[in-house]
Amino acid sequence: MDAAERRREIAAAVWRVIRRDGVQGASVRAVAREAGTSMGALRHWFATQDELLHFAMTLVIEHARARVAAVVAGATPDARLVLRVLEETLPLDDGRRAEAEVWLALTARALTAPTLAALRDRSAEDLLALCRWVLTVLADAGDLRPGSDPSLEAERLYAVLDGLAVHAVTRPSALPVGRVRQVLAAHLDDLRDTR
Amino acid sequence: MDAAERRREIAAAVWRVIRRDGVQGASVRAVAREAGTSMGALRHWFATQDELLHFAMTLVIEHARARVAAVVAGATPDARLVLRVLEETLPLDDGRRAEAEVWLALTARALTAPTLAALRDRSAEDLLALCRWVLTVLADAGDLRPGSDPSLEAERLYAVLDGLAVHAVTRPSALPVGRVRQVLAAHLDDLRDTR
DNA sequence: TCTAAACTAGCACAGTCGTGCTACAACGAC
DNA sequence: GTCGTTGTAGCACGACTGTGCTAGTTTAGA
Repeated sequence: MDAAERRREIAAAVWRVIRRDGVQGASVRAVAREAGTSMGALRHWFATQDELLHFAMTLVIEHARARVAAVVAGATPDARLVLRVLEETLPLDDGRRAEAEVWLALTARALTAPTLAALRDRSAEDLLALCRWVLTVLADAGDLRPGSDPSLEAERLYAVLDGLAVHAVTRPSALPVGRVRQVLAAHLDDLRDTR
Repeated sequence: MDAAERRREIAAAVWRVIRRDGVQGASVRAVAREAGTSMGALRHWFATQDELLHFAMTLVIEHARARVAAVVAGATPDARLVLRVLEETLPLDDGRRAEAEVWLALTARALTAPTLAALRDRSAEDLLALCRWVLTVLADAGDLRPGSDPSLEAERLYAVLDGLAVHAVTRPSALPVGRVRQVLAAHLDDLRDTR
C-alpha cells in the first residue's frame, strides 16, 4: 500500500469534516467515520489529532505551491503570467474554495496551536516571497510604477490576496468569483504605470 | 445590578479565554472559571454557549463601531481623517489586537455556525459601507484619482484592511504596527492622485 | 417584616473527547 | 511452514462537554 496516498486520503476526509462541521467537529472519531475506517486504523497513520490537523494544513500549502509552480513552469515571466500565478492562490473554484476554507479554519486555530503556527508562518513567508517575486518581475519588465517601494508593495499585495481570500470564503455571494478577479487585476494594474 | 454591564464583564472573560485557549477552549465551565463565577450564575446571563459567543462577537463589532464614530464625530471629512478612521479598524494596539484575535477566531467559527455567520455578515456589510464612505469623501474633496471605479476600489480597500488585520494578528513580529500603518497610508495615497 | 423577584451555586445526565492498549488478519521474506 | 512486519479493529480509561434542574441566597418593594 502506498503510505503517502493513504495519508492523503485521510487528510481529504479531514478537509470534508472541517468544511462541514468546523475544526471543533474534526474529532478523531468523526474523521475515522468520514474516512470509512476505524479509530485504530486511523491512529496507525496519525498518532495524535495534532498530527492529523498538521498534515491537513500541510496539504493545503502543498496544493497551492504545486499549482503556482505549474503555472510558472516554462512560461515567460510577464504581467499576464503574474496575474495567473496570483489567481492560483485565491478561492476561484470549488477545489480552491475548499482549500481556502480549511486554510481559514486552521489559521484561526493556529493562534493557539504552536505546531500549526509554525506551519502557517512558513507558508506566509512563502506567499510573501511570491509577492516579492511578482514585484521583481514587474520591475524587470520596466512595468513597475516608478517611485514605489517594492518591499512595501509586496506587503500590500499580500494583504490584498489574503483579504480577498477571506472575503471570498466568508461571503461568496457578496463577492463572486468574477469580482475577486477584477479586484486583483485592478490592483496589478495599479502596481504598473498603465494609467 | 446593571445587567448590561454584567454581560459585558462575562464577555470580557470570553475574550480572555478565546485569546488564551482558542474558541475550542471557551467551554461554559472555562468561561465561568475565568469570570470568577459559577456555571449556574453564568447561565443566568447566557442561556446557551452559542449566546455567549454571539455576544462576545457583538461586542467586538460594537467597540470598533464606537471607535470609528468617535473619530468621525465633529471632524471635517478629509484625507487625513479618513486615515485615522480606517486605523481604528486595525489591530494597532493591545486592545485592538485582542479584538482582532477574537474576531478572527469567531470569523472562522462562523463558517460552520449560522448565528455567528449572520452577525459576521452584518459587520462585513458595515465595514464595506465604511470603505465606500471613504471613497466618497476622497471623491468629494476632488482627491480621488480620476478614472477609478469607486465600488471596485471600496472592495479593494476592504481587502487591504482585512488582509492587514489577519497578517498583523497572525504574525505580529513579521508585520509590526508601524509597517501596518505604512501599508495603509500607501494604499490611501494610491487612491488619491498625489503622485 | 414579609414576599417576590433577581441572582448564584452546583449537581446530574447523557454524551463526546483523545489516546493507551490488546487482539486479530493479511502478507512478503526466509 | 513460520516469523515479523504492516495494517485494522475497537475496547477502556479518565476527563471534559452543554444543558436541565433544584436549591439556596441576596436584594428591593410594600
